[in-house]
Amino acid sequence: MKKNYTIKDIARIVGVSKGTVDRVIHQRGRVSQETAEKVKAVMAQFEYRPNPIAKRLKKNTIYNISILLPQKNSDPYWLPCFAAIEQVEREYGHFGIKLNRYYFDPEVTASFLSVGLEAIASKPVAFLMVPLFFREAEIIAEKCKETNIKVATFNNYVNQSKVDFFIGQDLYQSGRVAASLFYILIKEKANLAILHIDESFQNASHMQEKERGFIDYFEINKSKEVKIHIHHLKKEDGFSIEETITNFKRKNAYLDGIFVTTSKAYLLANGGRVSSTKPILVGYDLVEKNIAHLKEGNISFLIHQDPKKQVYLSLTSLVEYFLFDNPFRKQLLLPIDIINAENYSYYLA
Amino acid sequence: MKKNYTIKDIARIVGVSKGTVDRVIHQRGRVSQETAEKVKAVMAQFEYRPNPIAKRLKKNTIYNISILLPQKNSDPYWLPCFAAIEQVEREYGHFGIKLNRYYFDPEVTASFLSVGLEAIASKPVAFLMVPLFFREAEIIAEKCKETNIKVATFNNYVNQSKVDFFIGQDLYQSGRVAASLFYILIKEKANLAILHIDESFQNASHMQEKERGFIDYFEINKSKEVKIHIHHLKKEDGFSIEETITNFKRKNAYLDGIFVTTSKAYLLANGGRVSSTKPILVGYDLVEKNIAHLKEGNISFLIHQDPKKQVYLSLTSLVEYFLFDNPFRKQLLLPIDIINAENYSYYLA
DNA sequence: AGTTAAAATGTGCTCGTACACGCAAAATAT
DNA sequence: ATATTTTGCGTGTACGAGCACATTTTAACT
Repeated sequence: MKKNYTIKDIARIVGVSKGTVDRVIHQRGRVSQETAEKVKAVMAQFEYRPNPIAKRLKKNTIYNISILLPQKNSDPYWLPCFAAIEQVEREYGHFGIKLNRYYFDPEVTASFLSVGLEAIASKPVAFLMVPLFFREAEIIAEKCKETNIKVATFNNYVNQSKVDFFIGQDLYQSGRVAASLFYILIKEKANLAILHIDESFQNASHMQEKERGFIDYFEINKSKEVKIHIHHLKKEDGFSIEETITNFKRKNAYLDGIFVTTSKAYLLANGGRVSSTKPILVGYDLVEKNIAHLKEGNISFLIHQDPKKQVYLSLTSLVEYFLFDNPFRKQLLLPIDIINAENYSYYLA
Repeated sequence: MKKNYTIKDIARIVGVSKGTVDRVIHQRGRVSQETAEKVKAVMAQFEYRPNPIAKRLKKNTIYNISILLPQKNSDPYWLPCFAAIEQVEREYGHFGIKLNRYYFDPEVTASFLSVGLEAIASKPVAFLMVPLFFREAEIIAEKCKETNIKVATFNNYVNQSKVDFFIGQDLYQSGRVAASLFYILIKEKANLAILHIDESFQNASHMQEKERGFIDYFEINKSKEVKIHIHHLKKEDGFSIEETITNFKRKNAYLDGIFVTTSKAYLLANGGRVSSTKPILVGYDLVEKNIAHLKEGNISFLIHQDPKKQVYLSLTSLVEYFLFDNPFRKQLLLPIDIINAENYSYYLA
């Protein structure tokens, strides 16, 4: 039954005015050493914590946070991010949190840089981005450091020293999770492929980490005989991505399983069950087309990277820091959710 | 760039005093029909939303919430709940949220009822419980209804009409998830057991739902030949639970896999790898002993019921309702998290 | 000693809302 | 007609913190 002590309480107990207590709290000087000590002692004794409600009401400032995201008509993987932004706006709008959205074209590196610079030109208190282009992201991050803007990143890893906050998955470990699933899905002997598909190979390191984890798992668990083949696939000139995939499937018909390291597993599931020898598929992300194939049984498992949660948590971490001085951890690694046809629905929206 | 309009703004625009606007908002009467209409119109036009911060500061009321939980030295499954309570206290303490803990002995039905009644005797605004004993839980819930106390439940399902809020998992579906995992773990033919272990069988329906889901899955997916055996295990007089388990294992050595519907899977994993024919184990809950066996490979998968999240979300739903009038959904079904040796660590605390 | 600057402390308003109170005009009663 | 109640509205204070400004106390000079 402990009361929340106020500045007035502390002042009364020490025998000074609240102005003096306030000066001690904010270290604004003009207080004798002696009384400062007394005030501090009493504050400590009664565990004084300033009332964040009153604080907020008084300092009626607006906190602008800029967010740099891929434009809406690009990869549907990013769609849940927008819902997260709206949720934070709803929850914290009355606390003076203003979120400003900026969109870049993921196909055009230069747009990432230019829109990113535009986003921080208005001098927000914080800047959140998905650093698809790590070189450009670092340039923006450095500009933020100069102007004292907190930098948060999600989904893609960049050099920790450049940013204040990162949230995402441990990609190496997610590769291992995928491998552990294949391990129970395959027979005693199997040919497996790691398949990196992306229209543009921005995030090479992103895929490499997953690859490393996947290979390591089978290095350690040797009781099944597995051969791992690594393939990079990209839209070829004169062919659609679908044609490229069909071509790949024909050339590699001997594969028992394919680990698709991007959200494009549905491309391999398309065309469906050619025969009972169709390869086992494990991929990433709960995008609509993947879900459809998961339900059909064409994809065995998906790993959920939860972009919505990533955006929600990065924004709330920043917000709580500015509003309530809650320190945030420099790095947050989200769970590696294993999704199949029986549990996917609980992870949507 | 829309401003947040205040009562004062509205008053100025209408040409009345803030007192009048306030009376309209709270429907306290003493306002002429005519001006009331005008005020309402202007509020609607400028989308007036009362500032929850100021509101909270003024109405300095304390919201007492009572929580009924199993006492700490019982099943370790409940341990994460306490952390959730502390977190909510930290986050909402300054908003006047006070959480009062009450503990019952899960071995003694009567203690549930008596401590529960004690918990609501102090007339809290809300009451959260884990309704292990559904009959007694309904009695308490009815008492709450009479005295206008909001009733929230988690983990165990009770009649929806009796309570205001429920959070937990869809148990039928979680049985199906377990079955879908066995499906890929077993060979073409297999003998599987559903094993209900509990020192006391309070939550019979809890287990039945899981059983039903498990069986249904194999009814639908018939491409593997599975025989399902159902067993109830309970501490027998004169024997320790461990001895009972050993006895069960010896008598049922032919089993290829065992689905343990409670958090006691570790009991079957104990004694470890008797031979290469040891049964495949899938169980529930990330309690310490289960995790240890998961790492060792004695348990293949665990389904995470996330008691911490259950408590956290039920409390925050109530809190946001009282503080900010946020309506809560009557029922919230949490994801059925699939956990193995490679991803468990991200789900712990 | 008196004057003045500097240091230490107190006072009072503000943020937006809730609510008690006050006071005039209108409606009713005597 | 005057007294009294009712209706409709305005005023003012409080919640706790922050900050500008006022006031007192102490120190430092002539």
